[in-house]
Amino acid sequence: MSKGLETKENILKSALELTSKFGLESLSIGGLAKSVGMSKSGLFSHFKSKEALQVKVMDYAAFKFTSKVIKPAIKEERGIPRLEKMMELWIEWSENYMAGGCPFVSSFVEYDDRPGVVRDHIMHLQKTMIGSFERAIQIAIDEKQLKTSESVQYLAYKVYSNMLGYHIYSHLLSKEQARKNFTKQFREIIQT
Amino acid sequence: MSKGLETKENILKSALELTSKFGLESLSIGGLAKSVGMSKSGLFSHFKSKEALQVKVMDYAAFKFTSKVIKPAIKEERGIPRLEKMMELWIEWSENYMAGGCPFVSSFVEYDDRPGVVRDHIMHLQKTMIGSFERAIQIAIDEKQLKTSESVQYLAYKVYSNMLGYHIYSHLLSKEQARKNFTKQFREIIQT
DNA sequence: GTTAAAAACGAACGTTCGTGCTAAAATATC
DNA sequence: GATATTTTAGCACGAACGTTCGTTTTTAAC
Repeated sequence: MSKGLETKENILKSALELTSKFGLESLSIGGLAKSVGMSKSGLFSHFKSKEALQVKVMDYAAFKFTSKVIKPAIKEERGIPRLEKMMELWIEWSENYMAGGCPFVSSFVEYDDRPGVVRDHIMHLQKTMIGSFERAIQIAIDEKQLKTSESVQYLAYKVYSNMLGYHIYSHLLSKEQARKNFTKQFREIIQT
Repeated sequence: MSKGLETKENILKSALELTSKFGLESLSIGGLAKSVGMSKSGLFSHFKSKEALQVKVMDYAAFKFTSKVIKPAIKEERGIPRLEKMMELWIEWSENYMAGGCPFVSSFVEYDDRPGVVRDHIMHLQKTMIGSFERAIQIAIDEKQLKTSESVQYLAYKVYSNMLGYHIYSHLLSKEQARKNFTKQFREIIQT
């Protein structure tokens, strides 16, 4: 790998950490440069604008999410086991790996009312993410492991809002309490 | 009412709108001053710092939430009817009144990793809000309208994560679809 | 080892940020 | 209507913002 790509990866790694903690908008070129130990202009030249940087950061987040949550889960047996693994890994991702909470949630909330390239990209990634859940749920239905008459999109909504609840509660109360609630509701969703 | 309080109210009204759309952090003194039609320093002198302004804005949001959602709901019959009214008004509040989404959700996500007065205040308000739901749910249990063995805190978690799901989905898909999902899940929560 | 390309730097740009002042204008009190 | 108080404006500050520039250093290719 060339030097350029290497530092670019380094930058994005730091940028994602900062984004997780403080949000995509407060990500400043100067601050980011300081945190990776290089000059503002040197960093800037890798991306040609702040918008481009933000888009790249979200892409990096999506890449990490796929490799840490989606891909490993697919190794699991089709249906409920895979779905369960996905939930487990998602919690792990947002609990251990993303110190400041899921960057998709925070960036979405931040940008849902700011038209532009960044918002469009975030929305697209979010939809892709929900699509992954829907696909896993559909498989569980096909495999007759989910004896429900509900639509896939509604089940995905329940799964996803449960995640959101966990996300907020884990910062509001204790992580343990949030996790208990999350697991309990997930059980209910797949058992009805 | 004195002139001072009047303009202060005016400022907070504008500030809450901006916060709902763009988040509590992007609320700038200069921008806010322009939007209410007064000078930066003139506005600034009403609050002694930006932090104080942010706190006041959230207080104003809480005040509005109480008067638009909580108080009217209490006029409804105790138990499920009151809880239902609360949900209905909450949706209305975040759909019609708060153009850019619920300011509690966005500000919480924005500040959950930034220690300081603002975060503490947001957390406190958020807990108060959940407390209101829990109280309404407790009443429904006391009135034997909820034949569930679940704890109040867990039921509130379900109600609240359902709201979060609605919040995200209404910006991601259509408001109608989001609302359908929300209503359906709420029915399930109060019927099991 | 020389050379061409890529990467990083330092300085400066025009803006905007939050925050102090002081003075003028508007309001309230008597 | 005069006086005291509150409210607003104007101006300036240092810092940080994203961005551009020309230059120097580092890397890659031959």
